[in-house]
Amino acid sequence: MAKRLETDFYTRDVLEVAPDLLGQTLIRVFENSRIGQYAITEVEAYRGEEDLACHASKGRTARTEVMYAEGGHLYVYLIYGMYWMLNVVTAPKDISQAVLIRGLKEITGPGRLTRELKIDKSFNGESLLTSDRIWIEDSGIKPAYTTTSRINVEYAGVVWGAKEWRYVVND
DNA sequence: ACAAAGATCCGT
DNA sequence: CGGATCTTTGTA
Repeated sequence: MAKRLETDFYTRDVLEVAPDLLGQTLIRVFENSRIGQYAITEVEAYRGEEDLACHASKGRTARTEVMYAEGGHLYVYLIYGMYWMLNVVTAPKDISQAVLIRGLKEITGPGRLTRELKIDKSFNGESLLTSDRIWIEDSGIKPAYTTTSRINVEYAGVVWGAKEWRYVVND
């Protein structure tokens, strides 16, 4: 039986957590039924204040504060006025890192999956360790994957834009 | 108080 | 390739 991933999994460096999230099972419960139970297939790592592609590169603000929380919390924000982005906060408290969940089995696209799973601003700051409506279970599966540079982060410049911190499960 | 940009998606 | 759409952030 699958077990919910716990604190020790999330409090590691984002570059370790991101690839380890591939193949794990994201569970979403809405009105007492599981409207989502999907394997994670695509993620991106955002690594702290030094990473110019990470929102936390601006330091602590009202928006980025949750990324400084202990690993295992959620960072959810609206982009382009329309799409909610689902991120898993990683690392110990006061280190601002997060993993953007970009794709699930059967639901590709970070904006599409939050629409399908009815995830919005109310999930910002929620804990994957204690929530009764969203969490991640250890599937025991370690799929083969490929790394590429992150999507749509040209604004971060050549150095940070070139980091191969996007992880995609192979076909 | 205002302007600008943005970790996207969809249709042309 | 451009429009939709609105929050966050910086600047005045």
